[in-house]
Amino acid sequence: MSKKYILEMFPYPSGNIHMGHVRNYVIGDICARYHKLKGDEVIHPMGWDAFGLPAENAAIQFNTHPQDWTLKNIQNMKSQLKKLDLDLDWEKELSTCEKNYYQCQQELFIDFYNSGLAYKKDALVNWDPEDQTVLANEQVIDGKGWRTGAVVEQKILSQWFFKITNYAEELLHGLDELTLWPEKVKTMQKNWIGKSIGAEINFEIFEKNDQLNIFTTRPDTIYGATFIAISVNHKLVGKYLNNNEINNIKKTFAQSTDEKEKIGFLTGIECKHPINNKKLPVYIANFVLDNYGEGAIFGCPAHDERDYEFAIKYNLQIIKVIECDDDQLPFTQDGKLINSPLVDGLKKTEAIIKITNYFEEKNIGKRSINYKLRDWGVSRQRYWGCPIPVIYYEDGSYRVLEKSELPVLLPYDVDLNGKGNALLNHDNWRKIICPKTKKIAFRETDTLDTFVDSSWYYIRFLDNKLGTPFNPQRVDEYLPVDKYIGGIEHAILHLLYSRFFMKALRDIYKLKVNEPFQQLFTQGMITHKTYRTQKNEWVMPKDVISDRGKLIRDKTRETIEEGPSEKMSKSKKNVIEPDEILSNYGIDATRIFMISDSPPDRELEWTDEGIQSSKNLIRRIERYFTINKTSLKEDTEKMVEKFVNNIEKNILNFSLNKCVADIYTLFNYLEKEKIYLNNNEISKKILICLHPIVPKMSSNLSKRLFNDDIITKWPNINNMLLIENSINLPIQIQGKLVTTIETEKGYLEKDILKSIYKIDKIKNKLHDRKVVKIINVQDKIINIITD
RNA sequence: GCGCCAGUGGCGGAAUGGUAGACGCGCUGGUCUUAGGAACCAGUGGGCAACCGUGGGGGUUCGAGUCCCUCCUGGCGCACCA
Repeated sequence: MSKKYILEMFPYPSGNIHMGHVRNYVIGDICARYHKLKGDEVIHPMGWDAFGLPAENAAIQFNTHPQDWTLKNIQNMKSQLKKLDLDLDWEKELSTCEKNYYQCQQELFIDFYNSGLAYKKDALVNWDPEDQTVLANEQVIDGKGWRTGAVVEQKILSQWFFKITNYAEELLHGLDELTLWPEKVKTMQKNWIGKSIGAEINFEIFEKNDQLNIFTTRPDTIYGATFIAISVNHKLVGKYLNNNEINNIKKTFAQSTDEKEKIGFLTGIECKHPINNKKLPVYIANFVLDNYGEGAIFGCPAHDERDYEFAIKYNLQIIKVIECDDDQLPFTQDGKLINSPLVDGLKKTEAIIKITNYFEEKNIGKRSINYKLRDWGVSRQRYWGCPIPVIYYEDGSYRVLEKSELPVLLPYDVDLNGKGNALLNHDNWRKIICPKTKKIAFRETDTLDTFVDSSWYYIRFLDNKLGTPFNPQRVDEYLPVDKYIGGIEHAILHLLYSRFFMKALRDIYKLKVNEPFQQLFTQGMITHKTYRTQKNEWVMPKDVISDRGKLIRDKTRETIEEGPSEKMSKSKKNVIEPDEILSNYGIDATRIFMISDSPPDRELEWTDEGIQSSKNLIRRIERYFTINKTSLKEDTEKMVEKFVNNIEKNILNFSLNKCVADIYTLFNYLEKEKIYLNNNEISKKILICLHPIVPKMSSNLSKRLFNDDIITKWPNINNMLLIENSINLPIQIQGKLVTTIETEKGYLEKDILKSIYKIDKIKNKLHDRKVVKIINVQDKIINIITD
């Protein structure tokens, strides 16, 4: 018996499940049920990603408590999930807001700290003014908060970080092992990690006992350097400019309306070119990123578009060091180096090696690898999260608690109406006497990013009631998750964090597992047409009716305009409520529709016709099995065997839309040929194969027909029955199809040619042409080549 | 700009380099009516035909929707990453 850990991304308990959840969980359920019937030891748990801001917002809005709100939602969503007939291991259920769970997470935090993977530093952080909290780099999209869409501000705060950068290289290389992950997700992670190979160069500063480090991927173009540019947040800026000047520069940068406009300010300092000692002016420039590399660049205008634009604007020298025409500047392609005494005549790769070696010899630079990936900032200034197990003393020093001092419980009695973090305002909770030193101390009031919660829940499922986070032996036995199914929106955040966690825990606990998820399947979203009134009000699909060929709003009879199909969203009101669908069409039809119209990894458009025809199919199968007689044909067994084989293959490939086609094909055949199976053994096979997809109908029918639970074991396939003896052989002339002939497999080429040449169509085509060659792909095709 | 993915009937989609369009939706005609959110039968890529058809153009091959090159279009991701 082999284990199969099948997992769907656990939901945030927002109150109600939506169609996206239904699709996600139906896909996983089909898979899990299939493997169970195959006799595998299936783990298929479900839980709740229960911490997070919406609970706090709801608490304020509805005058409730985040915990009460969350627990109530969980209860409701659980009952909704139960209606979907999902075969879940409910005894493994967990919720990240349970004391049990977050206490373990506090233990992990302590482990991380003791291993040097958690640390605190002052950092320029992304501040989401709406949520009043810090966001990780990954959580800022286009300068806006991933959840709120508010423009993110920069603030300096003392924050906890996880050292994900320790694993940058392994996170990158590990992607190669993940052969069952979508390429797309791997590419996104690769780009996010952003590895660049180059060199670090130290520039001396004239007349100051100071130096400036620069990371570059193009040390070969060093002779073309004509200026230096640094970020306004670079540490040298504070040294040589006063606050007033710095603020003015920042202001000017912020006021620029064109994001790509290059703006620079001279600092007054100059760097020494590391080879020819020329003076290079140092600018503060808005296009230099402070969180990448060293926050400084050398400008080589002839061979970099940005530097070129900057040099033109500030009238800086442009020195060509790669052979090209002047009108090709900036020339960024590979070429032969010129005006570079050390590397003249070389190509880029060789020049890079030679220059870097030179720097290393002279001790003015070295080979360097740079990653875009930053350490993961995990502090959140919010109440409804896992408290960070740290206390601070009055002198500003802090102590990470010991495991024996856990848990740090979230207080229930909080005032959420105040500004900022409710924990910070809760003096009774915050102020303590340190049990070790007996000194006055204050608890850390930041809580952990909820992405921490979801970085290890798949491990916790294995032993959800254990006093420690997990049992290492069981982790090695049951991880990785064999099939992980969820939305692609987690391609970077959740999936990268989880991979980091798995590797960190592996190193701390000496586990064998390297990657948390062996196969990743990203299901597509569900879309629906959008409807709006002429006043631009969105209208829900169920409120739109057709009236003499026109769409109108049911209640007000306003004219409705139909818009394109878009992802179901509350804001556009193009949502279909699972509860209503389930009560109108039933669970089996809903499950069928979730997989029928498109492959599971593509988007699925919700249509009334689609759900209706799914329902019709269910009724058709039920009707078929009411026919109380038995009549078989010679090839019936064969057809059913093919059906079993196809369903199995298609479930394993996640080609679930083809499973639906297989079902139609089978019943089209049975009905057309007037074959009735009644309670024949063949019916058993069919019902078992239908079971993963439509479990309710399959169970009901099997009870009715067999008075017994026959859904126990997936049928063994008799390969002999899959072999086709007679085939329809295509005959081509010059590679073009002319006709097909019925024949037995294993025909002799010369025999079959005799009968082919007798066919009129062939005779006519060939008439006086000479046959020069016969391509016979045995049992597949015959191609006649003429001159 | 860079990267990835995808372009197949009216629509959703099938096709280990070997009969393009499985299966479904829709549509057309018909049947049955205990008028249904039915069901059943026949048909449904284009063209009267020979033939032509998988975004355009090249190529490889006996044979290309599938492989290679190139261009176009659309989607997604990243984006001043030095």
